[in-house]
Amino acid sequence: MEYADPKDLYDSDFREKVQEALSDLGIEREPVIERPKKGLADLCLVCFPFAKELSKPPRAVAEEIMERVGISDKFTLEVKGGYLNCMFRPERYTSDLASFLWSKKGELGKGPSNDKVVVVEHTSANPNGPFHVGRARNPIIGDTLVRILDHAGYNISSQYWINDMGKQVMILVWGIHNIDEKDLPAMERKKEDHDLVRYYQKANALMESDERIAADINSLLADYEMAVKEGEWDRVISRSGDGEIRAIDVRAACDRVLSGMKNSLTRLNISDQQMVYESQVVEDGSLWDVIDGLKKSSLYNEEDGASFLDLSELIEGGDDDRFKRRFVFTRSDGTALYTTRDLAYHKWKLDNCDLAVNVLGEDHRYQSKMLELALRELGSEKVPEAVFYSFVSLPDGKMSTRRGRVVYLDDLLDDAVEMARKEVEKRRKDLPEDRLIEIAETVGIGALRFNIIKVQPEKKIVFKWEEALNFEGASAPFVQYSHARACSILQKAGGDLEGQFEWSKVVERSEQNLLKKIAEFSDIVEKAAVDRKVHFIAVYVVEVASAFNDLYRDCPVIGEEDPERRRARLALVEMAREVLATGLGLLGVSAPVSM
RNA sequence: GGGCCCGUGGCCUAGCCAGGAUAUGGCGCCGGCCUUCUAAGCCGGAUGUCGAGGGUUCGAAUCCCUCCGGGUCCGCCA
Repeated sequence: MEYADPKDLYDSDFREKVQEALSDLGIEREPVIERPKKGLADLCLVCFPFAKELSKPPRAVAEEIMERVGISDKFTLEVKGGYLNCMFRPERYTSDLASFLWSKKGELGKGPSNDKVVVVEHTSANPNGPFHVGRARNPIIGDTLVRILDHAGYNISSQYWINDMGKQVMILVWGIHNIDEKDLPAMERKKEDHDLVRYYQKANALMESDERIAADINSLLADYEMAVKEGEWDRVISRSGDGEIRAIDVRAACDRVLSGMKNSLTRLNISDQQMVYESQVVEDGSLWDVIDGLKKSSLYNEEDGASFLDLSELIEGGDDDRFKRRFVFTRSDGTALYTTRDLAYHKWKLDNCDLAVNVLGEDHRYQSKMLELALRELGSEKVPEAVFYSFVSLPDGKMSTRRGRVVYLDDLLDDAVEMARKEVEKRRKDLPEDRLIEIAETVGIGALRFNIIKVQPEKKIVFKWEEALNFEGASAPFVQYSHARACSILQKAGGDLEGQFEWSKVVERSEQNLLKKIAEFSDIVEKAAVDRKVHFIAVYVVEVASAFNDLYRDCPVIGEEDPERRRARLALVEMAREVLATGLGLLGVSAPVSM
């Protein structure tokens, strides 16, 4: 049996009565009814718009409407300025709301499941070195979005599109096979990505100073593409350096770096993704289908043997022809480009889902637009939707793997955990070592994820250690701490939470505020999912934690003498605990039972 | 040259798409609260031309226009 949400019931009750009153007054206009933010009321009717047509001051209008709406058993009314405020009768609303929410226990915030298949592509970082903090924003946003969409009821999966056909990877492969380990700086960390990035950086430097190396790498790239196209993974594509390089070695180099990168992602609590290699669209031939398809477009054109779509009519911009708006999909020599393979990948992806969401850096905005237009030219009805984020920079500028000017994610993770450990040690002398480590990991990693996710992605972030490792205020540990407190109460109070509750005993301001806050959960999840705004959840869980802390301050549970009130309060704590744990879970942050 | 994104107390930030009441919260600062369920908490205080200017509106942080500052992109690179 599904109960209707009291929020909606009370809301529509007020709304209907207002509508009636308005039509009595001869007003047709749609009334503006909103939820005031600051607890001034549960709902309010904005009366300014009616003032003119009734030629009365807004306040008088509000009073007249109040008169006509009359007395209700659900709410009381009050006029303030030009507003008609509606306060739900707490003795009744609280009970209705509490029993409704309690019936949802175990799946608070969950949306009704639908069969919409959504694929979120995120991370997709080039496999050429360890994640730096800038790159880490992508998986954190992506994974959080996956968790939110899942909770909102979508059929969700995520993909990592591996660029194994680009120059970056060839530089890496060339480096591995041509550079002697003893010519490299010492490994900063015993981990595959940290090991191999040294070859990449060195190869890059060599390539910049030696044209022959650059040429080598280019021919490696061309030969690799040919081998993949023909499915000959054993084919030798280079004989320079230490013997020969086979096509399969390129894949192997990617996988080695990726194993290190994945390790970091796992530690960051990023859920596993389906790994899709760029070479797939070359090997299975779908790339050439896409090229043939594009050649049928009315925008198709050629220049010096290269094929492109002329998008100048479709993309906004000035008419300076130094800047051409072209989607080039084959070079003069007939080979394909990264963007073409990306297009083939998206064609495949979109054929297998209802909605594709890509998490991309803001530098991909233009490319994403072109991709969308090209997909439309291919006759695709669906186009991917993108969530863009701005970069994380250092106080003195951009991060760059190539130049080695970075804060590595692994270092940041270590520092976060180390610092969390110190904090735990300060407060808890009683804990055994393994529990200490567990909490430090949970708190440190949580703080990090939370700090990235709490601000809207469009804002650029200037990375500062002291802010990234913030353990108080609006942070993961703040929320985790409230959760631990709730767990502690539940554990110490014991007792059963079966059967009926005397919800009418829930009368304190803090209790009611917390309950109302809990009731917002499902709306927040839905809004975050539909608008793809992951930071809503972070903002919300802090509000819940804050409301819980007020309860903690005002309403002792264990010391409560009235057994029915104590039980109801305990149930309220249990609901808060669930929302905090679930909310943190949506952010990929674990909720410790003690800390 | 142009497109897109951002600009909110000393610092960071919510609200902006769907305009409404005294602009959200945090960091830092000042002053308080641990014989009562974990003080990673709580309470109080100081700090604001919501980048600037115009416009629309009864009402603008929010919508429109212009400008300024920062980011980012405009490749037969990936």
